[in-house]
Amino acid sequence: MTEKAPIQSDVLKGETARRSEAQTRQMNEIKSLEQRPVGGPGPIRRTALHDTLVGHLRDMIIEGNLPPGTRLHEGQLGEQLGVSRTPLREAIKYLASEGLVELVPSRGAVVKRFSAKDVRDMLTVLQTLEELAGRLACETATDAEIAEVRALHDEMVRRYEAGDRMQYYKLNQEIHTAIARLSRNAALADMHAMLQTRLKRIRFIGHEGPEKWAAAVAEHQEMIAALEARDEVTLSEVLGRHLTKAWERVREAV
Amino acid sequence: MTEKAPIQSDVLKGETARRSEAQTRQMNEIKSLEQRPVGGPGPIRRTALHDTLVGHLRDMIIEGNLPPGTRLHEGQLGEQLGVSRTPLREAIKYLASEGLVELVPSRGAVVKRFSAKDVRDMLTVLQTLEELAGRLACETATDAEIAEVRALHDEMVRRYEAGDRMQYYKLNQEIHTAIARLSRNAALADMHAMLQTRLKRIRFIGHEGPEKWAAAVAEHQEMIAALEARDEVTLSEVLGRHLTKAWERVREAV
DNA sequence: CTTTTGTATTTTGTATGCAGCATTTTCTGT
DNA sequence: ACAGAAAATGCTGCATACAAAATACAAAAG
Repeated sequence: MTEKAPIQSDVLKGETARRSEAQTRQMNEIKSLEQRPVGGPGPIRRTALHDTLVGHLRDMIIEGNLPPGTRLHEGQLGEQLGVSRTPLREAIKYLASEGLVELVPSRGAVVKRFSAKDVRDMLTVLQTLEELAGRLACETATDAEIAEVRALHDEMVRRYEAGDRMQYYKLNQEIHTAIARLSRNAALADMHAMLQTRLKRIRFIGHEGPEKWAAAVAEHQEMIAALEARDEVTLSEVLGRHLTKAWERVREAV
Repeated sequence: MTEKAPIQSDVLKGETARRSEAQTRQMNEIKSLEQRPVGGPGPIRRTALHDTLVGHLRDMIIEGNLPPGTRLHEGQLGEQLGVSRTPLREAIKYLASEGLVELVPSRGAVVKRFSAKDVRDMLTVLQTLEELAGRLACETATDAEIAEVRALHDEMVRRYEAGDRMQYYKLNQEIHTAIARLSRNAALADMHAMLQTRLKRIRFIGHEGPEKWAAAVAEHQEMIAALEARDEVTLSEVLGRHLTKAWERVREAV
């Protein structure tokens, strides 16, 4: 996250001379940022610029660098990121389909603004999806996969005890994403990811008090227990309850 | 649908002379096709080219003009549609986010191929969403809105009796979309629309026998009755059953 | 005959230029 | 001083031009 700052900050100088060279250099900067240290299987396919741009813009929106209602200025943004308008526009169109920005004819794109009702509606759908995911996961997940989620959970608890809110949030999201994945239903995982992305911005803001935070952790404790017991009824119920509570936790923040 | 044919067919001539003039003319052709005869409220905002292109490509994929696995050739497609590569690429990126095409780095985009399991998974999620939508719709829909759905339903039955499969399908989809909309949950409607779009291609193919078709109509009869009675339990159950059956109807076609 | 390597062509990816529209600023008449 | 019109500015939308990558093809080596 923080690595992106320099890219955004070093600019707005009107210096345009020797454009192509300077831009190419900056582009490489961006690319290098995204080179994952994956030692995993498969070829080390270098991330395409399109994906990188989409990721950057997404992060900027989620983190609040681009608040809701902000007009995405193509020229300015392109200069900041060191790319020309063309790939930038393509990334924006992609995000528009994802629902993060809105396209206004002849007036470009603006960061979508979500009302409290929108958030509540999204959480309602997310709840339904997670209930389904929980049921399916209990049936289809392997023991190894469940163990991985357990590991995430334990790490999350450690972060909670350390008071590391940021990492806690990250792991929290990862756990929910993992459960969606465990359902072995790609469409479900897709829809879940999309909603989660739209909600990230909100959750990112929602700072809960200590007691609510503790409650959330307790719910996660129940979740992982139900998953390990492959108790689909309980898991589904807990996941549903967890999101009902989530709404109560963020409602005043929205 | 058929209006698009001429645009696609009149081409592949290497004629490039006086490009800008010719292309402008063709662009206007496309735009004029999409001018809806809406007498609805609000200004008659002319459809932007981006939306038009997205719609065209979507249709071409759904209707099978661009079968799964087809590589979207930018130069060729652009010439066919009478637009340059730039807006075309933007439309493709949009569709990629929608899940209709897949982006392969340095190799363009290909029409996504759905396995039988993919279809089944999508129907599973759609089922869950429609069950939710049914419950919400019973609570929040106005009588007038329900009457509109009833009108769609009656029209659909007429098309069924007339044996007009194409219009039947269209109205069928519209009814399901309408129910999703009646939930007054934008996120739900969004996710529903996205899944429905991905599935359109499949349903478009699935040619059921007369008896299965009759069964589907009977289920719709139940649906509309439950909606008018605002019987959310029954409506949810029928919608769920309807999609379980839908899978049985298309499973061998996939 | 197969495989490999070098070259040519095609296709994608990115940058730039130009035209139209929206908004804002300035000018003019009262 | 103020309302309205007209010009000017800035931005988006589309097309084109250019660069890099991939594919196809051909020739040469094994």
